[in-house]
Order: sequence, then structure tokens, then C-alpha cells
Amino acid sequence: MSSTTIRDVAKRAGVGVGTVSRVLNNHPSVREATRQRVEEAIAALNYKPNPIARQLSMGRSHNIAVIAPFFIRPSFVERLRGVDTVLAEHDYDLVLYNVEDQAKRDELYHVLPRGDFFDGLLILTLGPDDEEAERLQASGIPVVLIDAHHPRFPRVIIDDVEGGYLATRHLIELGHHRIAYISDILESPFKQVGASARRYEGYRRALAEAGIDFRPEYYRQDHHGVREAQQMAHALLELPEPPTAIFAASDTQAIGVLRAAEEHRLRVPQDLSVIGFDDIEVAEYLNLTTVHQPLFTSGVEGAELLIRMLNGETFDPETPVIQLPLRLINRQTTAPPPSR
Amino acid sequence: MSSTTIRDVAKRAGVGVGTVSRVLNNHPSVREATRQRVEEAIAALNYKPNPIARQLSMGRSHNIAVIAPFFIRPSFVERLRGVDTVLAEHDYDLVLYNVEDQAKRDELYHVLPRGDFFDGLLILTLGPDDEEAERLQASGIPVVLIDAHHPRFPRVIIDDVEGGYLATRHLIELGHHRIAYISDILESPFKQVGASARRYEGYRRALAEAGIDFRPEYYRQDHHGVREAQQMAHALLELPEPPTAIFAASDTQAIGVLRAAEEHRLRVPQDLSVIGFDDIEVAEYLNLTTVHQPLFTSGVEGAELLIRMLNGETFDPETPVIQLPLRLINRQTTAPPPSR
DNA sequence: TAGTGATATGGAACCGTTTCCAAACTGCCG
DNA sequence: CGGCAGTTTGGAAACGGTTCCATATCACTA
Repeated sequence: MSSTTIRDVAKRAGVGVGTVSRVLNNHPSVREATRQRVEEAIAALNYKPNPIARQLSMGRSHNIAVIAPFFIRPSFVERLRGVDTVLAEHDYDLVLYNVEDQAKRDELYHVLPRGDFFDGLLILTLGPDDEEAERLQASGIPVVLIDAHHPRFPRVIIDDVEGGYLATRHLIELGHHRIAYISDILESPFKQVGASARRYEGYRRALAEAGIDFRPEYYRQDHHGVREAQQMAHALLELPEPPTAIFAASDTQAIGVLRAAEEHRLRVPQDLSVIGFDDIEVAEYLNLTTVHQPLFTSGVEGAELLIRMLNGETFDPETPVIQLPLRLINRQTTAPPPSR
Repeated sequence: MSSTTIRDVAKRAGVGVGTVSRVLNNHPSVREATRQRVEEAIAALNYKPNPIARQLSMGRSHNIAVIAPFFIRPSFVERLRGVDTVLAEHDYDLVLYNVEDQAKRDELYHVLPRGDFFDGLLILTLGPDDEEAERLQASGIPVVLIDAHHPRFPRVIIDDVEGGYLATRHLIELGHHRIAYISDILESPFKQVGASARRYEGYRRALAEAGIDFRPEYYRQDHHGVREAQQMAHALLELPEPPTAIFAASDTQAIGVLRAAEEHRLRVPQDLSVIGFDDIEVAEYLNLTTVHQPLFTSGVEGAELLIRMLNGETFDPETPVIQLPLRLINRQTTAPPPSR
């Protein structure tokens, strides 16, 4: 029970509360002798200031809300670690909100813009639609988007089109012509153009550039998940003229493709090439060729940006956009197509 | 900017602040007509009560601190999801603290016992040592441990000895005699007897019971991680008389074993059986035989227990201990040993 | 030793709520 | 219509800090 208050300390040290407060916030104008006495009293009473009271009187909470979709597990945790690292360093507390479905999401977008409870808001992946953006902005609370796009907010992103292009290009250079793309549902349930749609664009561009006709039957979408991906790959491999390479919009989905290949007794990469996206941790253990995006770094950069905003730093007329580099990681699930 | 206060609302509705507060907390004794007027004023001014002021005045924060080691990623997220589900339901906010190293951990154990900032504390995996337990208990703040042991605190656990026994027994029943155990370092850096040590005990017990001599060279430990596990398995497989089955203390480490087997051109399970522990998500995709523990459920149960404590529920003289069931998941990485 | 500007200090006011107490109503009964 | 118990209500006090302002103290200088 640390119900000792600043007044107790003041009394014990024989000073006024103001002085104790000054010692606490090491304000310069406190005589050394006085500071000593106060510090002794603090130690003697084992006094710890009440953060809530401090928050109330200072008008700032030192909390940062992080909205994140847990269901994209592997990549989300890496990002969160990045965020945590930075926030801890700057003494902000991380209040975490999980969004698993539309309802939860809508609720959060209604509830969170409370300038008096959060100093800032970090949104992972599930960016706002226009109306929500409006409301967020009206609330005046600083917001940074990580892995989400909205013109009105500072954000940390990757060039998904480029990523899709990179992956597809890699397959083309290996000699593939029959290249499929599987992804989660492009019209994302969360009312925004998702990453997969942009990766798809890169896919189409690479194809077009190489003069390869796009075949609608080589393109599938379903909810995100290993099982769903496995089924899509399955369908693909049963086509009269199956693809020789499959580009999955995420590593998680690539795992599903790998499983389907196994079912079909296809050797990877000899009979079928598979490439993923994200470079989550298991990708390495599965020897999955993939497009690496800096997940941890995205968290770091986003949090740092937010903190700079909180410190009153202002930016050019433009809202800052940090674009992180992508890199193809060539492991062992891609190879030239089977010759025949 | 929602700097409208309760006084603004009171003025506009022509009532006292007390009445507005009563409406807000729907206290029964407010006349319907009055309630109406107040509600109109609230709507008109778009008033939202300031949670911090409320916290200060009520002495409770509605925050729950969760201490978790991010580095055990996959299992940690599942637990966290369980926690989040329950907390959200009960309107508690989840403040997350990551512990990646000893220093961070010590700091947290010093800082967190602030009864006035957190209503409760949920500790995942990294339980307190005796001194820390002392301090925690002195602070009076309710604590629940998940996947950690300390006699003084309520906790949600599994029977790791039983789990180790289960896994080893399974291998023995398949006909294996040369069974190795690899794990992270038993003398955990976090000053407590870890799960791996108890699983080891189960391993030894199963061996003894079957009359199989324990061979020290079949038992290895190193830091947690795929790479380290891979090396340990590597060493094991180069023994003059290598094991025919390896029990890894976690699925993550089992992945390392799988990789080592691949390097050695051993087929799993024909040439080598591998069993893990935890049943994290990828275990299924790798067809890994493993011991399933209810991760999500552990989070749920822990959070619910904490909330019951917060609601003033008291328990028998005993501190409550919830033990979750374990289950062997028989997939495709174990089989009888190669006959020869 | 008085006077000066700079530095320290005490303590009231404030942050925005809840809660408590006393006062003001209400409706009902005799 | 007066009295009374039960509801409603207003508003001061409290929560535990920070901040501001006025006052006290200090170290020098003339």
C-alpha cells in the first residue's frame, strides 16, 4: 500500500509540496541541502508518485495505444517488438488492442480517439477508411500507420507493387511462364485496398513486361490461412495445364502451397517452384524463397516517428512517409521449371 | 478536442455535476426527466468523460499489466490472445511489457508493483524468484502467473513432468530404446526451475520405468532457438551410436532437429523419430508429432482468475492452481525405429 | 549595513472526475 | 393542509499530483 502522498513527504521533510514536486521532476532551482532532505523523506517513506494523478494534472498520459490484428500472427509480433523497443526507451507505456473482426475494429475506431487517455496512436496493418480517418484527425491525437495506407497520416510502408514485381520477375528469370498467384481476398473485409492487391499489381506488371499472357485461372483468392491456401494450390495443380510456379502473397500461404505440393507428390523446387512474401521466421526453417520485408524495423520506425510527433516536431507540408526496402531472399523453393 | 468537462454538461443541462455523474454511471436515483435532459446535453456537446480523472477519483485504473517474454514468440502470442479476449470483455485495458533480458526483467519487477496504476498483474512464463515474490505480495496488487510456478501466487500451469513422460512413453511404445532429449538450458537465466527441467524429469521417469538406461550423451542443452537445436541434433546424430528418436523440449527446437535430420539425409520418421512440445501453429503444417498444451486457454483462464480476484472473490486457504490438460498429438514424425 | 537581483520556497489553485452530505423536493396519509 | 419518509438534487471535498505566484532567503556590491 503505497498510499503515501506527496503531502506526507512534504510534511516529513518539513517543506512544501511544491518543493517535493520540484525534487521529483528535478527542477533546477532547489537547494542541494533541501533536495537531500526531501530525498531522505522519500526514501524513508518509500514514496512513489502516483502516475495517474500526475497524468491528470499534466494532461498527458504517457500511454500509446497500439491497434493490431493478432491474427496475422508471425509478422505482427515482429512489428510489435520493434514498437516496444522504442516505446520502452522513451518511457511510454504500450496499451495493446487486438482487432480480430470487423465489429471489434469499428468499436475501437469509435472509442480510441480520446486525446486525454492516449498521447498517440499506432495502427498496424488495418488502416482507417475515409470516415474513420476524418474522425481520427478531428480528435487531434497523433497517429502513425504501420503497414497501412491513408493519405492523411504519416506512415511506414513498403512498396508492395514492387514486391510483387520482384517475386514474379524472379520466377520469370528462372524460365517460368506458367506462374500462378494466390492471395487472401483482395477486397479486404477491412474496407481498404490491401497489400495483396498491390502485390497482384506487381505480378501483372512483371507478366506484361515479359510478354506473358495473364491467365485468369492462375489467379486465386480466399481468406488468409494455411488451409485455404492449400486448397487453392490444390485446385491450381489439378488444372489441365497446371502452373510450374506459384507466388503466394504471404509466407503463411506459401506454407499451404508447400503442403499441397507434398500431397500431389511434387518435389519442390524441381517440379514446382514456390515463392512467398514477408520472410517470417519459419520461412528460413522451411528454406522458403521469399520477399523479405523489414518487420521489426517497421515497428521501430513507426514508433520513432510517433514520438517525434509527440515531441512537437513538425514536418514539411507533406505528411512523412517512410518506405522500407524489400529484398528477394533466394532460398531453396524456386528453380527453373521442369524441362520437357 | 474533447475538453468539454462534466461541468460544461451540468451547466448546459441546468443541473449539478453530481447529477451528471450519476447519469454517467447510471445510478438509479435520477428522475427520468432529468436523465433525459442530461443525456441531451451530453449528446449536444459530444461529451466524453476523461478516463484519467475518473481513475484518479475512483482509485482504480482499469489497467492490467501483462509481463511477457516476446522471444518465445509463437506460444506467447496464443496466450496473449486468450488474455486479450477476456480483458476486452471485462473492459480492462491491457498494458504490455516485454521482457527480453535479465536487466529488463529486474527493472520491471521493481517498477510494476504500483497498486495505483495497475489493478492487476499477469505474468507469463517468467515467474518471480523468492525475493521478487515477497515484494510483489507486499505491494498488495493481485497477481496471477501463467506458465510459471511460485507457491505464493495463483497460477495456470501444465504438468510438465507428465508431458515429458507422455512424449517419452510414446517413443518407447513405438519400440525405441535410444531416445535423446534436447532442451534449452535447464538452469534458466531467469532464476527459476524452468519447464524444460520438469519435462526432463518426465523423460527420465519414463526411461526408468521401461528399464532403459539413461545415457548422458543423449541429453543436450543449449539456448533456445532453432539453430542451437539444429546443432545439438547434429552432434547427436554423429555419435557412434546415434539415437533413433529425439524428444525436443519445444516445437521450435523440434524444427531444428528436423533440419538436422535433413542435413544428414535421414528420413523422418523412417530413419529418425522426432517429437516436440507445445503444438504451436506450424507444428501442424510440419506434421510434427508433439505434446499439445492449451495455450490460448491458459491465457483465458489466467485472465479470468485475475478478474475474479479483482472482483473481491476470495479463495480457500489454498492459492488457486489451475492445471490444464496435456494431449499427445500423433502426427507424422514418429514411427518405430528402423529395423536392422 | 542597506539595497539589489537572483534564487528558493510555501501553498493555493487546478486537472476532471466521484462521492458524500445536507437540503430540497415529492407523494401520501391522517 | 401539515408532517413525514423517501427520492432527487446541488455542490463541496477528495483523489494526488503540477504549476504559478507571491514571499522569503540568499549572495553580493556599494
